[in-house]
Amino acid sequence: MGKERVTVIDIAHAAGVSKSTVSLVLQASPLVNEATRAKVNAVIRDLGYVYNRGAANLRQSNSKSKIIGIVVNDLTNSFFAELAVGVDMVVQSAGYVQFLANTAESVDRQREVIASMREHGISGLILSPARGTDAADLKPLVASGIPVVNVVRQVSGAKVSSLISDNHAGMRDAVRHLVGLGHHRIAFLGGFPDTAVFSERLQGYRDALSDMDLAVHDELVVSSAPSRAGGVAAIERALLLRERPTAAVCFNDAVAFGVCDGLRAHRLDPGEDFAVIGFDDVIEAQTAVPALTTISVDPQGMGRRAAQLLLKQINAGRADAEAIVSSVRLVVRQSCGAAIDKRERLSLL
Amino acid sequence: MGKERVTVIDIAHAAGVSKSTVSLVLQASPLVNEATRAKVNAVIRDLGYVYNRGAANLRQSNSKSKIIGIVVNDLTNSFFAELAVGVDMVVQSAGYVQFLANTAESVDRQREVIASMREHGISGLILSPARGTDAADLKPLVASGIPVVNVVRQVSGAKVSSLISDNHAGMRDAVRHLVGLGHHRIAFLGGFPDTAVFSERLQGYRDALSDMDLAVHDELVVSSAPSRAGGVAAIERALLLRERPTAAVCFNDAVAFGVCDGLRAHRLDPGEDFAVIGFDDVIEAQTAVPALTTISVDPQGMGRRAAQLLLKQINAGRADAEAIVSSVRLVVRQSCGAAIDKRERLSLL
DNA sequence: TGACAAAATTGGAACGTTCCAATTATCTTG
DNA sequence: CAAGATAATTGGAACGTTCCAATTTTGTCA
Repeated sequence: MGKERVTVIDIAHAAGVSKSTVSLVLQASPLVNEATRAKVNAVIRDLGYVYNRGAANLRQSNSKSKIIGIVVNDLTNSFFAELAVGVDMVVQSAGYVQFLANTAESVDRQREVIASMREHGISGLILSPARGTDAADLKPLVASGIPVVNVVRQVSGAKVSSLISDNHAGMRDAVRHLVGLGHHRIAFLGGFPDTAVFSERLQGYRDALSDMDLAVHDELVVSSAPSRAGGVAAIERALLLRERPTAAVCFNDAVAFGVCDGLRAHRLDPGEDFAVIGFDDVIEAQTAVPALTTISVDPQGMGRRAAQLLLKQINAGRADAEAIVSSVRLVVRQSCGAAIDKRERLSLL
Repeated sequence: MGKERVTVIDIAHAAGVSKSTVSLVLQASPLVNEATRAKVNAVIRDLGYVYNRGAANLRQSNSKSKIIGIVVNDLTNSFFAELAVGVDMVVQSAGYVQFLANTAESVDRQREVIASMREHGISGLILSPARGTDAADLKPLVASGIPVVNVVRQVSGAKVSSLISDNHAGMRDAVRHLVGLGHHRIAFLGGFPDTAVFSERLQGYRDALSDMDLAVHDELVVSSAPSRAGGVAAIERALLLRERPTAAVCFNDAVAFGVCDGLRAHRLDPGEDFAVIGFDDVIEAQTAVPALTTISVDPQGMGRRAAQLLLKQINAGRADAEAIVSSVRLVVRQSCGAAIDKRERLSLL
């Protein structure tokens, strides 16, 4: 049944008007008479017509395709799933539909999916770039006038907008809180040093220490993979230092969980014997034991904002690069422990 | 710069051949001479040509759009994020790209996004239907010959393929395990009774009890929203019974977590004083305290299988409804406790 | 080399829409 | 009611590709 599809011409025929009029009705033009509009709409419903955006798009400007692309580096990370939901909310209600692709940190895969999306005529792209993404990878996109908004990570040298969380301020607040609790040997654990996010967070750590008139010891900065296993490795190394840290800020929550694991392996109780602060506030942070003190970044809100920024650029027809930093806030839970002087009083006196 | 785009005609011109030949090269036809192919490909690279699938699609059959749709009811649930990743893996490597949309359980939203996807010419759809989805909602899809694969949930009466997990067997195994530990008053907690998933799991619960020659008490079946809050409410009601249960199988992991919360509110220790088993094996299940005993369903694998099934139907050009049930397995952790007779021995003797 | 087959290439129509310029219908108003 | 203004409608070209049938080129062999 219904093998060959219904076109605007079929509608025109059935409604006794021209295809041009039907087209006008389709785009809700004020030029068409109310009665005609009603009749045409009725026929459209009756015949089960479905609009062919491909055909429309062929005639119109590329930027009216009503498709945006979103590519993330790790959708299994709930941070990005939330981000995607935020994006989806605003693009859906703007009548857009989103291509979503996962790169799993592979730049090759990323190149492929971006190429594929271009072929399909996306009118904009939201990208959380895979590690190692080069500015040249984005060059053709911006050259052809497709707005791009980078989220979470930046790619240096690319003339595109970006929306990243305030890594510097977040880490600074975390360190300040620990100092306020009485810690002065605070480690910075985890993360790959060759990323912009790492540099920003590290700088926040350093600045906070300086502000509080504490020395910055490079030995206390231990990089590792930004994963649970990486966290275990990092705390192992930190505990080998002749003068041990009493607290740590971690590159992200996954590292923080690993650090807790590593501490327990050394018969140390995270939150009691050692203070730990993470970054991201993933869902598990609040249910873990001890509940993780961390920096919350509201991924869904970031997704919404990224989408709004992108739509703004699409509608403006031109995309002047704009860099937005999204504010973050410290969420205090159990893993950072109570003030250290209480414990010192107990154990030393 | 580069405002107007490069078309197949520009390529033809530059390479000194006709547009037909370029088209042949584009689709890797064996009809074209090697030397010509090489020359054309070189020009394509030089001019930075990007294939316009919209235009191609206009001429070709609808089912060659290389776009599939995937719509889920809750992407913030990591189960669905994993599922989407599984789908993405196989469609990506088949040269497809996926529209992903989140309905947040709204059938209106679902209707909108499916309509939108149709307009864009998807060649197939993977759908985890929102609650209350009617077979009529899918009718136009299948009428126009677009293959649909339902995942996780079925919609009765719809002539589409489905891939669901073995709810009956999963719940049966859970109950058997609890009976094996010595429980005989086992509650079934959470879930909306008007869903197929609920019926299947409940039936598994009932059949297991019958098989083990235990009575089925309807009072022990307490439905609720399939959420953490719902779980709290359900266990509250169950604890009011004159003859309390000593264990519970839960509709899903979220409910199970709520049940644990509720137990603690009553000074009962989940895993010690009361056995709890969930369903789904979400990521948090292994890190929670106590770690949740649950039924594992491998969402990523389901995503892969669903995508394979869909691609098969797209390529076959016809979609005879196929119902696949994906096997599940019990993962024993702490929340179901040790065998009850040990505890009884301690407390009673 | 002539005749035929096979290989390679080609122009034009078609896909379903939008847009423009042009036409026709309807309304105002003196 | 004529005539100008405005409202409503319309045919045809265009978008970038694929497909078909036809044509040209190249190869084979007696």
